[in-house]
Amino acid sequence: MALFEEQQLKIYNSISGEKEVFKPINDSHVGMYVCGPTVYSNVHLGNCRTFISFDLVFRYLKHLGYKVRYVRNITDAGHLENDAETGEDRIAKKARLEQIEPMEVVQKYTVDFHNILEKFNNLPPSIEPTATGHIVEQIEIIKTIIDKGFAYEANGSVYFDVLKYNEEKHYGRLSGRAIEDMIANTRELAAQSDKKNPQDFALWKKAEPQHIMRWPSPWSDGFPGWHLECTVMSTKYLGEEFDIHGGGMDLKFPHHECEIAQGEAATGKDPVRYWMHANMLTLNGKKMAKSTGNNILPEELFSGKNEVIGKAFSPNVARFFMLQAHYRSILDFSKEALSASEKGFNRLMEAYASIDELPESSESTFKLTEWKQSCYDAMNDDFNSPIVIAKLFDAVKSINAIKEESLKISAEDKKELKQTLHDFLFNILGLRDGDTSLDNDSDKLSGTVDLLIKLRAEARNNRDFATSDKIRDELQELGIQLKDGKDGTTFSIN
RNA sequence: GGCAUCGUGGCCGAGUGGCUAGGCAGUGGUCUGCAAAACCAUGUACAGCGGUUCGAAUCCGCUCGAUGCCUCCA
Repeated sequence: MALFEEQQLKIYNSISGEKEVFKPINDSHVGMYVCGPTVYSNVHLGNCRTFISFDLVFRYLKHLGYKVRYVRNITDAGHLENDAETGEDRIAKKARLEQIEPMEVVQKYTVDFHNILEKFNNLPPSIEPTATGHIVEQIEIIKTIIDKGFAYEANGSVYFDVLKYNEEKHYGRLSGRAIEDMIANTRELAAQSDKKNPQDFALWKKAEPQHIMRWPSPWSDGFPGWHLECTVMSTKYLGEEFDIHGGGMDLKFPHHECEIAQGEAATGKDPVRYWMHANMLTLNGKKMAKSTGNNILPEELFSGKNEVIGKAFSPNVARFFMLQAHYRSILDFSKEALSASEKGFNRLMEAYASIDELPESSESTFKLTEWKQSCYDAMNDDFNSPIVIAKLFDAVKSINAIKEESLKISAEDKKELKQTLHDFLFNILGLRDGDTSLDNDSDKLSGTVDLLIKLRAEARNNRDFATSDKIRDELQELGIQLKDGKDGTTFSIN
């Protein structure tokens, strides 16, 4: 019996605004599509949060025993910087600035993206398709949409006819908008446009002469519209109807709205069962965004070389920090908040590491089953990682109580406690055990410190406190803290 | 301007119509040669003003404030 048969997962569906019981279309298989990045510059931390959020979803679904096909695209076709007809595409712009080929830009930042996500311990998706690898499919779907009467050609470009679509369906139902409002709020002077209506969006754009990334099509040498790639790639790998579609909150409108419209226009089917939107990471109370410069790069956080945070935090701690907030809440990044998480995280890991040494009793007074289910309940409630973490801290308290022998645990339960903590910490939350930042010299360093600890112990035995305190205090100044416990002295490096 | 979300104790951050979230910090204690670390204990908070209710921080209305989307964006 698979775990998902006994654990009832609920997912907040953006389109209904409610938590709904999750039931996949195909029984034990789940199809999940998440909008990936446009690879024209380094991923920033805000981008990472979204992918960490969906990594949590992916991991939990897998843990429950579902066979998950997780598709996340790479947008490597240049899209225009703005809605103007003559704008430069951002990949081409970057290529010009760095004096390299557009595809070199794409390659460079795709590699960066993978490296960073790997540091955050994100699992790779099952399929990671690229927009430029699906130009043919995009052209085909445009033909279909034109044939069905929901798109028109104008001057070599093809646009989706939003008003026509809205006659039958509700354009704006995901983001809670009414077409009338959109029309009423249209900004003046939409420039010289080939669109019939300002709400229409491009399926195919004719390339300006200087536009480098271009492909032949029945309408012009050009490039596909931004929204189209996701419709094409999700449909191709997950089917015309699939279970989960995720992405950042900022993609809800217009991107996801357009995906629904395109999908329905092309296939007549509503493509997505559960829409999930991960909320923004803010910095100084403002959304992190490449375009505004209000952002911090992961490497700058890991190294501490940045002005906003100013202290180095490992990817592990950053991930833990993010998981301490719910994925649908805005989270603000600050040194104080990160430091608090770091301490808590270390405490959690130390408790986990001490489980093997716990005294065993013939029976348990620790209510393992109850506690374990409370962890699942939290995850089942729309992936509530902050509650899960609170439950894990409850376990820390119990572990300490067992250590003090005010609580008892059987050998069998002890094994299961460890397994459960392992599952939640590492498999589901995707944290890493141990300090991953240890470098090659760590053995030499720890050997050296152990020697000093030994010398200090000897001095203390001789009641030579001047020497022992000198060792302790000077190590402290170097950032090495000695911790005296019952069973001797250990140390940590700050 | 339109649409939407949010406003929780010193800080971060969950949650619910009446039952201790959790973390960090603080305070008290245990331990220690003294400390630190560790461990234990401890905090009646929910923007403001009205209303619904036996009872609301949780539901409704208004006000104020913040943020997001309305153009590319995770």
